[in-house]
Amino acid sequence: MDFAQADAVNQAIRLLALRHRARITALLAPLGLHPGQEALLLELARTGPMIQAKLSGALAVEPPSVTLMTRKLEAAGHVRRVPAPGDRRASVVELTEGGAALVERVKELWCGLAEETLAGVPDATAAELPALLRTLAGNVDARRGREG
Amino acid sequence: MDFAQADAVNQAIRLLALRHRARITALLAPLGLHPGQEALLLELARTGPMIQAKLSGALAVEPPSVTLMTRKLEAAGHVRRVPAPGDRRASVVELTEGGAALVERVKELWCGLAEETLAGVPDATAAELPALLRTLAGNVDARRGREG
DNA sequence: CGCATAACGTTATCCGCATAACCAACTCTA
DNA sequence: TAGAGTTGGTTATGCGGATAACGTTATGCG
Repeated sequence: MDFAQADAVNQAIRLLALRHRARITALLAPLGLHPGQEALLLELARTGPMIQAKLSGALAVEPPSVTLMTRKLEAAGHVRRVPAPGDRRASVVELTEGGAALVERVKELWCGLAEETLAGVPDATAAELPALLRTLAGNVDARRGREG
Repeated sequence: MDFAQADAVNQAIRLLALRHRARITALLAPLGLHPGQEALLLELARTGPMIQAKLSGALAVEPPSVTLMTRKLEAAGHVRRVPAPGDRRASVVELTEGGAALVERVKELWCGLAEETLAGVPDATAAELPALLRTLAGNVDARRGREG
C-alpha cells in the first residue's frame, strides 16, 4: 500500500476520533461529565454492577484509568463502590439512583449524537458501519498476539 | 433512532479510536515519539514549514496543544522554530534534517498500520473508507454552526 | 500446608488535548 | 493616526489514558 492511501486512512481515523470526542465533550459538559465517563456509566447500565477489573476490560481501558474515573464519579455521587463478596481485594462498582437517572439523559444525547454523526450516510452503509468499525478495531487490537 | 443502534455506532467509534491510538503508541515508542506527534511531523512533511496557528488548524487541535508539542519536538531535535518574516508574533515551525529522516521511518509504520487496520476489509469498502470517515468527522465538527 | 505465582487495585508520573485567561502584535476603521 | 478589535502564542490547570512499581489478597501446586 502506498503512503498516500495509508495516510488517508490513518488521518481519517484520527480526525474522526478527535471530532467525535470533542462533540461528546460539548454534549456532556451540561451534565457535568467528561468524555470517557459516559462510557463507564453506560456500561454499568448495560451490564449491571461489576468489579473494576471487569470494567477495565469492558471499556478497553487500563485499570489505573478505571480507578481514577470511578473515584471522580463516586465523588460526584453517580456511582458507588461496595466491597466484593468473596474477594477482599476487589470492589464492585454500581450506579447510584442519581447515576441511573443521569444515564437516561446520557442515552438521549447518545441517540442525538449518532443521528448527527450519520447524517447524509446511506441507510445501508450506516447499518454496516458498527460492524465495519469493530473489524478495524479488532485488526489493530494490541492485545492480539502479533509482533508489536 | 433507538438507543441500541446509536450505542453501537458511538461505541464502535470510541473503540476504534482507542485501539488505533494504542497501536500508534506501540509503533511509535521505538522512535521515541508519542501519539499525536507523528501527526505534526507528517503535516510538516506534507505541507512544508508553517506558522503554529496554521498547524493548529491542520491538526484540528487547539493552539496550546501545538505549543507544548512543538516545544517537546524541538527539545528532541526533530523540529525547529524560527521567527516568522513580517509577523513578530508568529513563529514558523519546520522539520530539522533529523526530523525529516524520522518522518521517513514514520511513513513506513504508517503504511504498515493502514494495511493492518484494513485486513479482511473488501477493497471496494477500503477505498471508500477515508471519504466515509471524513463525512462522519465533518458531521460532528463542533466548529460547524450548530446549536451545541 | 506452605510457598510461588497470579490477579485486583492503587499511587506516581508522563503525554495529548481541552478551556480560561493573558500579553503582544497586527489590522481595520473612524 | 489613534483606538478597537482581532489574531498568534503562551501559561495554568484539569481530565482521560498509558506505563511502572507497589502492596494486598487469592489461588494453584508441590
